[in-house]
Amino acid sequence: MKEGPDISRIAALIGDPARANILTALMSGKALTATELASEAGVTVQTASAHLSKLEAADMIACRKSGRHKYFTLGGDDVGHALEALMGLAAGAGHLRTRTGPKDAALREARVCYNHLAGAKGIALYQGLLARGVIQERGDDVALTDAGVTFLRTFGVDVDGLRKAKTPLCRSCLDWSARQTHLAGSVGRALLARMQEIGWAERVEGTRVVQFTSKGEAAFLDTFGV
Amino acid sequence: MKEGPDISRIAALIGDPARANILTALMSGKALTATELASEAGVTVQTASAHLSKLEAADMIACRKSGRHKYFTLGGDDVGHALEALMGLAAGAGHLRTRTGPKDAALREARVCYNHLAGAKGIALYQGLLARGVIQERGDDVALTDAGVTFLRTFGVDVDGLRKAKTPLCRSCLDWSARQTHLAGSVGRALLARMQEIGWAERVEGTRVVQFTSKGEAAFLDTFGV
DNA sequence: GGGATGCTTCGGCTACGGTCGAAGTATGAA
DNA sequence: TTCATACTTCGACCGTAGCCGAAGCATCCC
Repeated sequence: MKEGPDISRIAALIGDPARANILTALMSGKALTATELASEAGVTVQTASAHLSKLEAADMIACRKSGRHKYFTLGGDDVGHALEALMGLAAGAGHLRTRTGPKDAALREARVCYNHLAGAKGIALYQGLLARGVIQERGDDVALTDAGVTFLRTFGVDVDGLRKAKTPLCRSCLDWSARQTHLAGSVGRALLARMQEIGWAERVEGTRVVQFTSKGEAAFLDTFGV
Repeated sequence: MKEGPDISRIAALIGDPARANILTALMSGKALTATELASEAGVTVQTASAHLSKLEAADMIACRKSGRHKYFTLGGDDVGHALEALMGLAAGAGHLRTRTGPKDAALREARVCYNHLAGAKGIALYQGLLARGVIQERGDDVALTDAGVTFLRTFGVDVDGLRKAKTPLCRSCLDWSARQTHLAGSVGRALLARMQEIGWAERVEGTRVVQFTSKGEAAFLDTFGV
């Protein structure tokens, strides 16, 4: 009967509205304190505290103490990946939030998904990398090619440094807004970081939106456009 | 604040142990009935029924009526994708159910399903009838064409006799070994009966296996092959 | 037709888990 | 030291949702 991992425990954790709000807030990739998360979730701090300890016990979030503050982040890439997959389902089922603010369009265009680029730009990036032979799809997985390594080096990504970490270099991630694939993994993260570093784009404070500069937009098209 | 789709509803659905078991069982790709799923989930049929209607309302599963049975499958690839992501979170390597239909090769090849032909032969028959314009798919249903009536008459089926009965002439039936459609209804029954009558095939006593003769095999291919 | 099987609906019971107020602990600032 | 802030623990309340027995349809078999 009980074969395979018990998904109900994990899903039940995400299933509570307050916890779902907490996790969604953490999808921005930013580290947030318990009080900030409580306000995001719309509950009191005591309630949030209970939720946070449950999430932490399940390794869905990680925490770091700094003075009297406690900063929370998502537990890992796989957590972000699962959350995006669920968002894809929820969006398909029409369970969109009733309030679709002006941020919504910007979110669809470009946003961070945990730590890498998502939205229309994320998909364009993925397809550009594919077309240029930087990455290659292998079944459900995606891998960096030899040519891709040199490409990344000239773009300014420390590939050898990434290799030392145990996290996978490339990983595909399903986009909830467009239902297409974009690039996750340490390479995905490094690419976004590099784009911010060279001034192509910057994060909009307090949201998941990534705003490209006009120069960055052009350069992006030039470097990754199909 | 509240960005993106509401994942908590979907996650809460998966979060119930009974429903999680149901979904895990359906991950095999096999279509299962409500009672089978109830036993998989470890609850009574009434409880399972309630769960199934909730899952269906959320488009997480799809259902198909076939006689007095109701076959359920996963709602789509994205559902499977999300479940896999959750399994990855829950325990790293998830051992999926891999029950693949009847073990007996003969059963998979050709067997009776209530009263009509199922298995590989049943599927081939259905597709042959479709290709020859004998039957026509109409949404989820299937109907006998005018050309089909004459075809059946020359094959030796008493179509007018069948029409007198109140049971529907054609009905599609989901194959449990191959997860494809074959033909049920009174025409499906009559076709199998006729094949036995003219010596193409015979039932193996005490089992559901249908054994084709070598002549019957050739004639079947000739008459219904694509 | 009668009987059996598969599924659904209804009603009521129960328990689990989310919620908050209040009090308790830790860290930093004055 | 004393106060202020950030977070946790405790206890109690309460609503929701899962559960099953019984009865009601629908379908098929003989």
